[in-house]
Amino acid sequence: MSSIRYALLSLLAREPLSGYDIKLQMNNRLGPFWKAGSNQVYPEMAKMEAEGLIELQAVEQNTYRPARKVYEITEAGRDVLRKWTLEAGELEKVRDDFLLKVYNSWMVDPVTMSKRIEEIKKQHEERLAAYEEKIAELNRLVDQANGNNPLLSSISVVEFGVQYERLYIEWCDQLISKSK
Amino acid sequence: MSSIRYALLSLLAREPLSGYDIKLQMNNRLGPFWKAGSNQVYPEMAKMEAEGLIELQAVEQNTYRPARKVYEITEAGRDVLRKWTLEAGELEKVRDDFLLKVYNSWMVDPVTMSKRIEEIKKQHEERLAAYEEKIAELNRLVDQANGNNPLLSSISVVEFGVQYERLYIEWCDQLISKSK
DNA sequence: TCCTCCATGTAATCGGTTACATGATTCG
DNA sequence: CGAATCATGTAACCGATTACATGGAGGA
Repeated sequence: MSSIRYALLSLLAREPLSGYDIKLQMNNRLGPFWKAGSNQVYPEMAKMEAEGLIELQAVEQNTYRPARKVYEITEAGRDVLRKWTLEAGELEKVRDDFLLKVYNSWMVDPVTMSKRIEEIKKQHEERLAAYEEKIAELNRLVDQANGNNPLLSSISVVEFGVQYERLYIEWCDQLISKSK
Repeated sequence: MSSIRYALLSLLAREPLSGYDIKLQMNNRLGPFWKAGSNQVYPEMAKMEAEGLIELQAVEQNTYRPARKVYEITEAGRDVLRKWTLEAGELEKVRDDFLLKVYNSWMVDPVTMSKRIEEIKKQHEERLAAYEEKIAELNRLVDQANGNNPLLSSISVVEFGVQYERLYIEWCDQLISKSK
């Protein structure tokens, strides 16, 4: 079930990266989909190297600072990733604390609850804007250099994000209008 | 962050329940939203009883078998739950392994990938049907006994589920038509 | 006969989060 | 002058999942 391993491999399948790069890409780029701390990234990469799924491509030494170790995926790593990608898996549960709060909305003051819903809605609107910008950026990159591009897969995922945020915002609106 | 506590309290705020009842309601009724194993439920309920958030309402002894201990929420428990319900919280991340698999779809055989998407779609269609049935059932119950009903809150949550599943199914269709 | 249901609970393990540690550089 | 950035890593903790344990009733 250790899905963090596959997240790391998914990024490395596109370009060689250091552990630090991966952490950044997860926490900014692939933002609200996955996150990983250094504690997970570095030990997992060490394990994967030992198993031959990735290998050191270059070491950039900058006098002071710890050496920047750039890894690339091996053919064995690609095989493992491809196999996992096509594997069947259990459906995920939704698990959003705010849903549980709405489940309890019958027992709290409706006016205060409405304000909370408005706040949540605003946060999702921000995330929606970020996703839409991301898609525009990806589309620009795809146009100039086409082919069987990994970027098309990225767009599909971010598009899910866009649709999810739109749904969430609509649902918030429904909740607010119900409480009036 | 211990959200399991609030999940248990949310159920107990509606009716007195035993640990076993809660486990069942989580894994069937509140199905794909939250899950909990006995290891979490029983120790957490012991803690909450010690803190005065819930208290023993009845003990049903059935000669053999461990005694069925039914708990009810206290006024202190309701306060804690109301406070949490109106608290601000961080936005949840989405985290669905299948999204990561789609992110990798550029590197696998498109025909096989399409088959996998169809399978996932089917699973979401099943979940959608279950949600719709659940809503119909809840609506029947609401009609006969109205008021400021907790059931209305339940409906809102399940409605989120319905809309989420519809979105997922649509997105799968888009993926399939893109790969053609 | 064997499996599932009821009903409580414990133990081992695993994955993730937060915080800590180092240390020079660059930006406000 | 203090904060953030780069870049590696470790340690402590917490929540969740899986499996184990008991044991009789009732159905396939």
